[in-house]
Amino acid sequence: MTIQQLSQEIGIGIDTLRIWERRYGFPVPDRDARGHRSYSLQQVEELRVVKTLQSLGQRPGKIFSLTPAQRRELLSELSAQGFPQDRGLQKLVYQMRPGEIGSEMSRQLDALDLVNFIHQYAVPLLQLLDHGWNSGQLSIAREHLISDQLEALLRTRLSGSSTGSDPSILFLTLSGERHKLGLLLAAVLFEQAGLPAIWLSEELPLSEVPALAQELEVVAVALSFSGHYSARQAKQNLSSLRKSLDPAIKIIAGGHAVRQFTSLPNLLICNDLKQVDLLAKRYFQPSSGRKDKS
Amino acid sequence: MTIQQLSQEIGIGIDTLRIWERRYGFPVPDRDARGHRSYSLQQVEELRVVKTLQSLGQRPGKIFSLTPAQRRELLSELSAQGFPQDRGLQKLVYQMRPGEIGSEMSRQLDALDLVNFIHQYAVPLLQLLDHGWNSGQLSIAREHLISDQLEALLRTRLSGSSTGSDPSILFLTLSGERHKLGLLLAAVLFEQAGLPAIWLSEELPLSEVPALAQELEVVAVALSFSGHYSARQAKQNLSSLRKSLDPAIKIIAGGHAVRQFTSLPNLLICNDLKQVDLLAKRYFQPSSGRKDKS
DNA sequence: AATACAAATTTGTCTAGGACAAAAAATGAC
DNA sequence: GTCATTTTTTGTCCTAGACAAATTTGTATT
Repeated sequence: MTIQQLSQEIGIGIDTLRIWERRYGFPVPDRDARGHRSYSLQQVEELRVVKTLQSLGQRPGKIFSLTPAQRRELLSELSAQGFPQDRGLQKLVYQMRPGEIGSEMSRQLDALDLVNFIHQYAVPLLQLLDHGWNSGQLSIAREHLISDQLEALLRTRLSGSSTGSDPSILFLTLSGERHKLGLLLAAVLFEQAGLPAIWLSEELPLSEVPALAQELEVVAVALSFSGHYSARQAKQNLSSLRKSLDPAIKIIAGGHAVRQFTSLPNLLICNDLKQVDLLAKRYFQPSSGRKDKS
Repeated sequence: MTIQQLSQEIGIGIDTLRIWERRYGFPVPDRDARGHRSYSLQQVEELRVVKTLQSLGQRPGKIFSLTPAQRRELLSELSAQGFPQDRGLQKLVYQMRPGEIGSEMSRQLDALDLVNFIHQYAVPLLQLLDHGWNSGQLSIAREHLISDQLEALLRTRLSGSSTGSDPSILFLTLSGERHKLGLLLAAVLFEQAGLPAIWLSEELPLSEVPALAQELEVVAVALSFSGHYSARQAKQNLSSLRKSLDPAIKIIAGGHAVRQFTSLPNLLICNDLKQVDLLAKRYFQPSSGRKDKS
């Protein structure tokens, strides 16, 4: 596997991979005839552990002072902490056949109303997926399979067409951000709080956002920056956006990469989906607090 | 705008941007206090033109021998060639309000059957979007808005759950590939030709594909590599995949980046959606040629 | 002991310029 | 014209050094 393939595969920059090798002596790949790096499958696995530990808050200096075995141990320690133990969810995530997953979710959604489904079912499910991914018990493929089903289900519950009368919020992710699900949950909640959501599922270049927001006449743009995004890049992008976007349009940002972010004008940080209702009420004076059940 | 932001924004590698500057003298960015490159908005626009010309088959040597104005001229020449002139589509793409787009599509889908909708409506629409993007008449944002609606609509028409009895095909894109729509059309067509599709909308790392294909017991994996993907990377990834995937599982590849690709064992190249029916019949002996209308 | 500030360390991304294979174009032979 | 061979073009990789931003450690003050 070339350095570029590896970089895409696990989401670590090429420069970073090279300097880790120089500084910490890991990963040291084989070289092909030309002297180019060639990584083994084992190294890919070990790097995935490293990446996960890092996104859990561990620093490289510490991570690389451990042996691979110790790293895995630390990982299971860290990810053993509180996560939902719900039997039904466990079964859905780890055992259910792919074909059944979607219908099980629909069943749950029918049983609860939309807002409760999000808080009581979708959020715990996301946490469980996150935990499964962190601890390595859940393959990325299966994680995608499940989150995909949830995405498909929730997208059908978004109005899809702004009525034009109410002020709406534009939800999108920037190029490079692959995790959309948390944002989608937020979009549904905002909509249920009376603020129609315009959902853009494809990643958009930063420079396109201002014009689009203008054209759609939204009152806010909501973005999510997951743990994969480095905090540095999130910061750069948010302040670039703040500069280029109409100052009257609010920016709502969420996700692990913006946990403690120095504030910008008209920027709201939303790290907990339970805040959505409060935010909606405080900052957007909703025309009506309607909660239409599906 | 930093070199990294620019690279993500337009999809050209950092190394490539630097060597263009060295070789062709463009783009020459300003430098900040540290000596780091800082690109202007005008340069971003000009680079978008360059990128588009390149994906239209022009080579850098030629592109950079032109002035920016000449480049724009060449672009309109090249993209003036045959594209659908359908009035209704033109209106949908360029004038319709975002809220109406989705319902107009649904109306068309109800009027035609699914297969005809794809061939007579969706494909021309995609071509028009492509043309609009190439010629710069259509903003990326609006393009995404429209293709997003189409995606949402078509996803509801996929079975979503494999029955388990018929052999199914797994459709996915690899990390870094942003264009899914063409592949989605193919998935719908394969399904209508009697081969259930399993659709994964999130981009998946290459190394995860073999295990997933095994678990889902599919007879083939279908991937798409759009013009954004360099032909080189598509090639590398396809042959990596061929090595790691069960040799009995076919690979179906499509998209501009695999136009003339030297063949690999059990690899089918599909560059025209009209071939789908033929491919399905020739290689997969469908259990039934059913065409259930929605 | 807690808080605030300064110094040291860690970390990721940038810089430069060189090398080389794969792809494309140009050349020559038939 | 077509095919095979050379030449040019082009993108990605290489090394090794620099430096700011973030974080930790150390010190002084309340």
